[in-house]
Amino acid sequence: MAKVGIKDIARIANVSLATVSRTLRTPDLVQETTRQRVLDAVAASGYKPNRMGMNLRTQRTGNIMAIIPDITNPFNAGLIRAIEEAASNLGYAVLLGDTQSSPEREKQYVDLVEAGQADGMLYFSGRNPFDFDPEKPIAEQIPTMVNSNEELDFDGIDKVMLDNVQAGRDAVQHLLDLGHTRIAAITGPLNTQSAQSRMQGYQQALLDAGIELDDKLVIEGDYQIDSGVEGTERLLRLKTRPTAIFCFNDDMAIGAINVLKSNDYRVPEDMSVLGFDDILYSTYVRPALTTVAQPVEEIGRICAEKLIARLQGDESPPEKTFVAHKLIVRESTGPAPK
Amino acid sequence: MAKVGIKDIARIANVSLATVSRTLRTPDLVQETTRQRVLDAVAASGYKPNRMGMNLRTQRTGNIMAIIPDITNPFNAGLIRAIEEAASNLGYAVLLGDTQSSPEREKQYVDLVEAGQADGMLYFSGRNPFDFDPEKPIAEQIPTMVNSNEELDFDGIDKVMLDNVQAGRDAVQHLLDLGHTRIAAITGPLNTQSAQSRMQGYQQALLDAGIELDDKLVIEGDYQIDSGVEGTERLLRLKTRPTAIFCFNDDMAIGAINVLKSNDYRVPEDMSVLGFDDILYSTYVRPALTTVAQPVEEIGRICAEKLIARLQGDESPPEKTFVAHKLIVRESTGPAPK
DNA sequence: ATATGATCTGAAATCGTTTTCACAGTTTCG
DNA sequence: CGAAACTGTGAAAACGATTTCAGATCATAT
Repeated sequence: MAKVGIKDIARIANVSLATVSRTLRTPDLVQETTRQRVLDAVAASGYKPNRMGMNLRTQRTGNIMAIIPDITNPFNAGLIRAIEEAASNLGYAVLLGDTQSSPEREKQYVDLVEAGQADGMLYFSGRNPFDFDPEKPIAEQIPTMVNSNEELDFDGIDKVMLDNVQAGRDAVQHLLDLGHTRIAAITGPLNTQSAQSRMQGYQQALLDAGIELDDKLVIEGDYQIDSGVEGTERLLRLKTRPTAIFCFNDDMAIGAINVLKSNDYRVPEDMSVLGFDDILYSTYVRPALTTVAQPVEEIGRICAEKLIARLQGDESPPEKTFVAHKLIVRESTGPAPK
Repeated sequence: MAKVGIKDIARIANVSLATVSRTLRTPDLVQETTRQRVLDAVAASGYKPNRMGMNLRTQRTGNIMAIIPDITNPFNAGLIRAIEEAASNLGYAVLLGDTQSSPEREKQYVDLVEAGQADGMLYFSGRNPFDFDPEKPIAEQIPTMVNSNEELDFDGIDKVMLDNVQAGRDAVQHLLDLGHTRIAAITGPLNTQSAQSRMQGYQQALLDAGIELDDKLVIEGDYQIDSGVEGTERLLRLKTRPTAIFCFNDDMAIGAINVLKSNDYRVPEDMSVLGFDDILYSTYVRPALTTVAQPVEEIGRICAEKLIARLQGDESPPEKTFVAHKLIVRESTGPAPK
């Protein structure tokens, strides 16, 4: 492409570089007639200010980095869509850091932000990629960021979180209300805060109902469909089986239902299945999934807007925003069998 | 963050800026002892070269832009994942341009590339966002790009495409082989090249089998689950109903199966349903979806690798790469009912 | 001993903008 | 009427790196 730069415009419009820049950035500062001359030249030549020069001079890129474990997970995809929507409205573009949960990739993308390839980042992992000095103020040692989904173990940054303990309780309570007493859980990775919290809620609800905890009913999954499949197969081999399975996300619940049907179980008559996230497909699976909905659009929007507000000078103290979950009862849960 | 720049390193290591830069970029050019001194200073201070300065000087950003209609579509999400994987391996980061099929947003992201915010782009839409002079060589008028999914109506750029006509034929032929003669289609938007081509394949297969085309059996969808739902409802209201539905993507097929089950149709005994894409969920839907698989990983990888090769100086003539589709027969299709 | 070449390094130019500073001309106001 | 304030503009500095060019040093060949 034949590149036309600010110099060319200046020459054509017979003004200085400064005036061209001002016409584009702060039109008020330049006289009507001059401005028009510049604008004509810009229009005629199709000039677009070069972002690299602009970025360097202004010390901002207009990019935000979203660091996320796996974009093929529909929940994450929804998140990214909401983020990109909000960012786009505010004039920012989204750099995608899909890490496949690899700590190295997480670090690599954080490095990129620290090198100034993006102005700030949204961090959807619980692993701390920094080694900062806890004595000194954190804000001066790390890039501007918002943390969500998995909670980092330090304060001083904005966070957007779900009350996973309560969500876990609510899910299990729904099953208890239906008369279930042997309730299994297929969890997320237990080294994550979200899975731990949901687990905690699961245990609290059972204990409150006077039900003894049973290790065998808890199976660690990894949020992939396959681990829902394997977990359910293991549960079906137990001597005393559960009557309900609480899966820590919808994908695993879909895997669970699949196995159950293959083994001629009716859902929910013979076994109830409860999911988490409320992804689009949970409505279209048969039976439609009872699930704990996360407000994915809201989470994505708040994350992006909060980060960008910070980038634009918001200096209010970092805050932890809670978003509300909601139990959506559909067809995959029902009364406990006799 | 207390920023440490190349100047600081130079001062600490007692060398010039040039030597610091050389140590990092072309270590061979600097003497072992000096190099070590610089590296020590870098390690001690945690220096990361600033990308904005670097980008401006080298006239490259290390970003590629992926312009795609909707990241929440699982096929697109898979594509993006493959792209980001390949790009990351080659030292590039992915800027995500989710356009929600809006021409304005497409243009906006293309503008960003033209302004140098990314080095090149992957363009998964069929709408031409440029107005170039067809007389002059195209390569000089548009950014480096690879086009896929929907084909642009001009040559001179790399393309990665599926043979959608043949894929449509193969899908319909499978249904014909099962004895179906009244075969409906729920298409994608008919102003897209992919939907048109699949449609063409659909028609050819029917005509070759001596079956008359019936307008009422063709319903235009938009690749969303809901349009599969609505389309199927319309088909069920017909006086003479089809015995099979060819949906132009899996999401619509999932919607179709849903409606059919709600209306007490058995799939495939009463009605066969055929999808397109082979998304992850097509295995887990009941009945599991017969579908035309696109090699999504391969498409994403090829697109990214081709683009980056171009950016790194590959000057071979632009080429159109075809990738192979494959009919995957699962449970949602069966012999035509009597 | 001198020319030639190879190796290493630093000073300065450069990438394309934005922004500061200075200045000239004009208006406002006491 | 003169000082002060304001308006509009351009020259030059700045952002933070890479790279060109030239010079210094040292080894090698003649």
